[in-house]
Amino acid sequence: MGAGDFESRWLRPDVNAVWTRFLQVTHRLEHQIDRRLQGNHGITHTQYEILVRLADGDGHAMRMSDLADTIVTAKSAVTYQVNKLSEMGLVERHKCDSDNRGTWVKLTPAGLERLEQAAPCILSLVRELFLDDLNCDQSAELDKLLGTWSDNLDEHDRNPVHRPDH
Amino acid sequence: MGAGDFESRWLRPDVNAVWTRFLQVTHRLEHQIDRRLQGNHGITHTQYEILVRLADGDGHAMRMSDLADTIVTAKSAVTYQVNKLSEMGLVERHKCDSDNRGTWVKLTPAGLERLEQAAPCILSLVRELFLDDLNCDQSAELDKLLGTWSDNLDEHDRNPVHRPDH
DNA sequence: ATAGGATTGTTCGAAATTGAACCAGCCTCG
DNA sequence: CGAGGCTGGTTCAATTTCGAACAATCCTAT
Repeated sequence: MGAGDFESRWLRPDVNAVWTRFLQVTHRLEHQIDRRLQGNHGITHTQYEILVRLADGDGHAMRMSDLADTIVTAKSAVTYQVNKLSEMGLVERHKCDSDNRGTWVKLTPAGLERLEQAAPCILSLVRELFLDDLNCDQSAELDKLLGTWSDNLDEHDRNPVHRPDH
Repeated sequence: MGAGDFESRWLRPDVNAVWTRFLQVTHRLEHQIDRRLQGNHGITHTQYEILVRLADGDGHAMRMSDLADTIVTAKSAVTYQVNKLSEMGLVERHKCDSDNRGTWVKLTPAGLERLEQAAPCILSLVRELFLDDLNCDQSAELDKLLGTWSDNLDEHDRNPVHRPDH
């Protein structure tokens, strides 16, 4: 194969290493969080995320779709998890006045309490594993990187390019 | 709450934003890859990862456990996926001579071919979304970050600290 | 030797996630 | 209007993942 082939068809070894490690790190991170969350607080990471987003929302409430968007999962998965959280009494559904199809999900007091119990545990983990070693420059750099990635993803979502390359 | 509470119990808003965005970006990235891979090449991202790791391994083969480690999933999940890949004819199992419990998984010619078909598609995606915008400094920085995170995770795996904080 | 402990891989059931199909309610444009 | 298309949420079957339990094998220390 020509010199250019390597560049265009495969990643340079060092770059490839970065990508590989990125995948591993994210998976391990996810795994750790999940394990600690389930072990100590009886909720999944997704469930925790839902609680966090709700607490963040106006009046501790949020619409299903928006929830699905911020969490980045299928809508059906949100329905499923909101059902579970609702059975646990951590969350309530409310009809939406302005749109009769819509439903609000709202944190219950119990839900807020549970979140406040779990948050320190997992935030300290996030700090230990992910954030503590960042100095200001690195933090800014990471922020910028995430920004670019995010933009790229937006861009890419916008035009559904499906160029089947074979 | 005192001034210190905020620091210790919650994340600073900007830091929190970084963490949130990190989660979103990784999920969206994963999702994009999966969609393209399934749409154009009929394999999952995990399956693709398995093929990649095998191709990388000595003699295009690898042990189940090592596979599970590099992919970062439960061993049972690897068993499941290797079964599928085996049914598709992309992979073969071989007895391990040096260890009678072990099994090698080996890429078949068809498996290698499939990988070579899929790789350009997904690598170009990875480049577009993830790597192209990195200059040298950023790339080095990211590499360093990943290194620290990886080390932190190692450390954390080593001592199974379960300090239930309530 | 050999007993005890660790490791390898599979199996099994439970839980989670997905996409497609679907029903309502909304909205726009003829 | 009101017919079509779009959006919000749920349901459903299929796929995937996980963890715990298990059997077989290896390894180490006495």
